[in-house]
Amino acid sequence: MKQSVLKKLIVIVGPTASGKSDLAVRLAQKFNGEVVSADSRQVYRGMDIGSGKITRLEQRGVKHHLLDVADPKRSFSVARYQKMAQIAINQIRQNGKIPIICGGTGFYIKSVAEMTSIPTVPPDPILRKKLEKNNSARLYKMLEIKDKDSAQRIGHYNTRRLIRALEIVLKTKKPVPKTASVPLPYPVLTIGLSVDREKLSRLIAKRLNKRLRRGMIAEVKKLRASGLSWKRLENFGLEYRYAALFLQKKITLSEMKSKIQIESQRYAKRQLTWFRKDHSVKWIKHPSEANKLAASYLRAK
RNA sequence: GGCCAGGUAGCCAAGCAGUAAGGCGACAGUCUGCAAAACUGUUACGCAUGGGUGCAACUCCCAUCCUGGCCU
Repeated sequence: MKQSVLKKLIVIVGPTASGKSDLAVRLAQKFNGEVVSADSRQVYRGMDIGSGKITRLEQRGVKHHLLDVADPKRSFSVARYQKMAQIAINQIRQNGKIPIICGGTGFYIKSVAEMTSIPTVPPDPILRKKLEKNNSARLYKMLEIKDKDSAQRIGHYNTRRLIRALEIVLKTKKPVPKTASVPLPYPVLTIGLSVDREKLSRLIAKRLNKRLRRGMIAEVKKLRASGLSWKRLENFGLEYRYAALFLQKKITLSEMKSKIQIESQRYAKRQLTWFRKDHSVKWIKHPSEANKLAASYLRAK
């Protein structure tokens, strides 16, 4: 009981290209921490340049968890992320260090910083295949009969979510559980890096050129050669989606670049929508402001 | 200078007499095992400008301006 009060957790959020990784390393160095990545693409082995995975050199000796922990051929999910992250956090604490979660995947962060309770129904590919044969109107009706609240929450057209809800309802014979998440029993410091959109789009453009120089296209080619389908690559989105389309000659190089640029900006916007909802986030304009936030948070009982 | 085509939202674009499709982008948002994914909402009291004909014009007529093409 006493111990849980003293538990600390720092979370760093922000839109893509805002400089989160670098800030995480700096805080980790200064406050004896280790980084837990929260990025749904950087978990995959072989997806380095396109996902902006931090390099060994950039890690500057700070230990990073949850990078390269999954095979891109197989599906990964929040549920697995949640488990692995919790294990990593405990490990870090046992070593007497401060865990610093850093990443752009809001859903993943929420799963550990708010202990989202994920229904224990594992995905059933066969059931999903069957359900996919129905159009969204039909799926909606099917769900509405068994769980009206969920149907209304999800809406008429989001087939992916309708299918997951149906999966839960059909397996448990009950509606999707009501309570979604509970806050952790100790305070968490969440720092948000804010960058204005003009600057962000310049950073994204610059970063894309750098990635191309570093061999982003070759990386995607290699992933394809290792057995990933085009469809799978396209589903990863952004650099992987448009590089895959380019390699298939469905779009030109310049179309690829402008698509990645625009889609990244939209992605950043969606991330901000997600993070804005969390009113506990302490937004900062410059990374240097993080030091005193962290210092006073770590000092508090 | 002459002839032809065209000027509709930030961009592309349909409508061509009955009261402004669609796409892109932008903005706002949703989120309980694919989350860089999937999904939702909003975005032209006005159709280059000025006249005219009509019950009614972005739609027809005239003039002007602008853009593109062809000719001299």
